[in-house]
Amino acid sequence: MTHSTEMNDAPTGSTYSTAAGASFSARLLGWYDRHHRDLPWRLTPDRAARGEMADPYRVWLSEVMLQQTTVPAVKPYFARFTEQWPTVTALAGAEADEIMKAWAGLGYYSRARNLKACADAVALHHGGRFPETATGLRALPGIGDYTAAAIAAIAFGQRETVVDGNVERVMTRHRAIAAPMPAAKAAVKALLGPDVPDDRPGDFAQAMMDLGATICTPRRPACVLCPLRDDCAVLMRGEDPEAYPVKAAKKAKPVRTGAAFVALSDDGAVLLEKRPDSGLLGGMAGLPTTAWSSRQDGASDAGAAPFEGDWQAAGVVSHVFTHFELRLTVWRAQGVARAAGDGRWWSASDELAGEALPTVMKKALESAIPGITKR
DNA sequence: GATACGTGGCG
DNA sequence: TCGCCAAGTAT
Repeated sequence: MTHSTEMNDAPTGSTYSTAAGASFSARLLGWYDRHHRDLPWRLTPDRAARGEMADPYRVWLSEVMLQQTTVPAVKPYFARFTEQWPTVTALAGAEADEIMKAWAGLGYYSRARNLKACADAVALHHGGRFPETATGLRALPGIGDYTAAAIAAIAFGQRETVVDGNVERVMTRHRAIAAPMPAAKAAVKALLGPDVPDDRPGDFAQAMMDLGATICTPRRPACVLCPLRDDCAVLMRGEDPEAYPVKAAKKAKPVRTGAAFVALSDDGAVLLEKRPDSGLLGGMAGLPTTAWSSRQDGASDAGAAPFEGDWQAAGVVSHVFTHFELRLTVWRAQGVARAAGDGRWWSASDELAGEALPTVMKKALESAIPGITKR
């Protein structure tokens, strides 16, 4: 008999228990009812008790922001976005440029571009309402398998199996799945599917994620507090939970170098440019730079500046991206005449904080003129 | 399936 | 200090 069949036979109902012998979903939901996190995109407990569903717009926005991003990092962005754009229709009415500015600093900027594209699609092709099925959601920009399932379950009560990094960790430990990720993802989904309850699929998904985030953590999991410990395979085997999930070894990060140029006008404005819409930092604002290659030496790149000038080396900035490390030599020229070019503009010192500047660009600016991005 | 794609926090 | 990690998606 398989583990999942065994648990599938256990009762699921309105009485959730953490007692030994209760079903997987009953123990999980019982724990969730007591220990769930209160998060801004979730229904308050009193509204949830009345059977209300969460706002699909807020669920969608939070799910996209939370892709590869921590809850503490997301919270202030979520607050600003929902204040500025309370509905998907409002977001669809915004300029892409304003959305990129509001997203600046959160990373993975294709999410912001797809956010706008998705809002437009919902407003124009779906009457301002999100599709209610995972299949319908999956067809929208920036919504993949995980996000489609999560929105369908949480906002529309669909019985979808939601598998994210938390669920992978909980399941590979609970079932001692030794196959390496991401190949084991299919097994995780297949093993979890039968345990998803008909009546609370959204809570079930959020319970798995909360458990992974607060109990079944990557390091030092709090197994003694876990509602699923009694039949956890790695614990029963006496293995170390931290050994799961198994992942392939990571490749070393290459180092790339380049130069960035801070041109200052007499009145303290800085020359910025819009980066191409695709690729690294796509669609964001930035300083003029050289290409970032493994061969170039930013320290001898003053000649590659956007124009002739008295360029002075101002510092070196190091920044780690997902797949390479960047060492950027920053050059500064003062008293530059305000001549704009295609795709470039002068940003006054009191406008700089509101530009769509990625963190690496703010770092470069700060190295040339400390405090300039905070004025 | 492999790779591109950000950032900040933590042990 | 430094590697790992966080509610993935697109190509």
